[in-house]
Amino acid sequence: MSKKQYWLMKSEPEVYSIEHLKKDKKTLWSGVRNYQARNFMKSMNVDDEVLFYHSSAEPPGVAGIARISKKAIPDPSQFDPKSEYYDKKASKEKPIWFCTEVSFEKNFPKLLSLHQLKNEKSLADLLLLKRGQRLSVQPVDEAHFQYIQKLGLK
DNA sequence: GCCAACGTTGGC
DNA sequence: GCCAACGTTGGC
Repeated sequence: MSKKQYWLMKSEPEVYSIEHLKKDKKTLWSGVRNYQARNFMKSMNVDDEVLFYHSSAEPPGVAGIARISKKAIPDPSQFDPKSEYYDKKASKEKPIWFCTEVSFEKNFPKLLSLHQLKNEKSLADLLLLKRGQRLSVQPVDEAHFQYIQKLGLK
């Protein structure tokens, strides 16, 4: 049994918001086409917890909490020529891209904005606020996760 | 294997 | 819409 891990996953609410996830209850996190993000997804375990982040939003920020409900499987969209995520270098025998299943846990009563996060001294070394702002899937320290969750549920 | 050119993400 | 940051591609 591996230790529980914490993550932050970004989605553009125009495309897929936490409200969509709430309605769907769970979703396959397909379409990630960045090797670092993929590697993080491959190391996720069931019950890992996720900060659901709204990017390119007004304002951007953490919208709620989700949970990993299925370990990474080959991302079906890489095999679909009609998909915008189609990758002709991938095959069923040698898939390149992977995705986990993510389930809705809760939304924050009010979006915890990026601006608010930046104002928190104890979050100064949160990956989101430093390098890799562009990384769509990233690890979060347990302490940071708990702190952000507490802020979000206020 | 280097690195310039190019593409993408995402905050502002 | 701009542009900084950074990932990827491809010529050499």
